[in-house]
Amino acid sequence: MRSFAEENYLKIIYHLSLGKNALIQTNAIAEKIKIKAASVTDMMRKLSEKKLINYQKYQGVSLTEQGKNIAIDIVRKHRLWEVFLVDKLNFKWDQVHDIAEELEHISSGELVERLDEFLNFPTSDPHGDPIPDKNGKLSSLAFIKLNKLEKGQKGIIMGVSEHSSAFLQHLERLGLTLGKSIIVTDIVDFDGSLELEMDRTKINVSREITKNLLIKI
Amino acid sequence: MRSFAEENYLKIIYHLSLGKNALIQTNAIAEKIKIKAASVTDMMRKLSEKKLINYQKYQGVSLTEQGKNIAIDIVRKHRLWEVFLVDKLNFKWDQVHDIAEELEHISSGELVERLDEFLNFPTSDPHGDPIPDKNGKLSSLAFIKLNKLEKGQKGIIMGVSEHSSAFLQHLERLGLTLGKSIIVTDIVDFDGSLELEMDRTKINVSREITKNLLIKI
DNA sequence: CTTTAAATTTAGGTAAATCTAAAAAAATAA
DNA sequence: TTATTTTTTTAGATTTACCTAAATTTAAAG
Ligand SMILES: [Mn+2]
Ligand SMILES: [Mn+2]
Ligand SMILES: [Mn+2]
Ligand SMILES: [Mn+2]
Repeated sequence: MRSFAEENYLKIIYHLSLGKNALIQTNAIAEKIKIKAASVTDMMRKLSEKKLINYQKYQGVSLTEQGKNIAIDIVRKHRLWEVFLVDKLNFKWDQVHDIAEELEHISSGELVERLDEFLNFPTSDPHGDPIPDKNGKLSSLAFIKLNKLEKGQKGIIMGVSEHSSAFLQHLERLGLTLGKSIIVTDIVDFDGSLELEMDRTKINVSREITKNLLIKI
Repeated sequence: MRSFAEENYLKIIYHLSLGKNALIQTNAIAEKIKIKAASVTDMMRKLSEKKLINYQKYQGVSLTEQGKNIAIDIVRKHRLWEVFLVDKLNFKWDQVHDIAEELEHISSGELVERLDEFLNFPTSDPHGDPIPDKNGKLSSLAFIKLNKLEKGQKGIIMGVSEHSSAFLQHLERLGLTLGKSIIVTDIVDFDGSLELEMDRTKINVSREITKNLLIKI
């Protein structure tokens, strides 16, 4: 049996690993799950004994094949439940993350597969994140972050890389929701903010926002 | 925050309290959740401090108003999730209990209410058990157990009072499913079994079964 | 009423997951 | 290359939810 705690650690390590292929550091994990570094070290020893991560003192960790499979399975469940909450129960996209944090630990594999079918095999969640299929494959859509766009470039908002309710509600207020088309009309050197044209009006968005909005060009 | 363990204890005490109005004994709880009596005593002290149960050493326990409200809320969630699993995800009635045991602990109140609406405010679960409404009211349908029927009486199967997969699958094989009409054609003194007429054929059912089948006359 | 049996509680322990404070190792700066 | 800072680990505690074995209380028999 895997505990919620173990599953959460594996998922965090998985998320921190995406993109970079360096080892994940104790402090990075500690910060992400708001737990003290000493506690993280304890859990690393434990996950290492279970052969779910590769760990050598002071060197950081990486997921083993088995650990990665578990992590992907948790991510799959998290995102499928988010789709369920938004599509079937009419939650807003900014309300579902915390509930999915609990639902992702429901263990039945049969349940996940039936849920997937019930939702018609969705490929992305309400925040634009890809949903791994039942074999763990995920279509790496590889969107680009808004702050990488140049002046004059057009794009469509496809997702977010930060899931806090505060951030999502802020996007909502600005009208920056999934599927919206935008054009970068200016880049403000002073603070790194962008001027966007959207729905024929211009708005200014902070650098903090541009770093967390995923765009398809 | 309430732990899963606390919620499970409250639910068990609630179930054991139904019908009788005596205090619930330590051993009864221990047996039901397959835990040692000494551990139950520990938890009783804790729940008592939290004012969720009335407890005096050696005397057994009862739920306080607050404890009862929590218990009913858990039962409500359990049964709503079972409806979801059967009606929406096409699980069989004998497959849903264990999954609901996990789902009942998902904390969001908003989720429960939306689920209730999504399911169209069902009043009973797949096993015929009543679902408390959001104020904790439950239509006490008060069905009678099959072993209380007399020779010649007719009835309709409305529910079960035992939820194990083994029992439910056995019922399925015998054709004893919710909604079926039966007539008690004979009572066998020797072993307490009944002879039933159902779908124009006669079958014999053991006393063990008759004690766990709920009937509307 | 005693004696015996059953139920319950206490005492003392374990494993998981966390914490704080202190020690050790690695990385960075002077 | 030595000193300083940062990162990580160890040591020692705590809380929760269990356990076993022994003591105590209550209930049942004789
Ligand atoms: Mn989420
Ligand atoms: Mn998401
Ligand atoms: Mn059930
Ligand atoms: Mn049920």
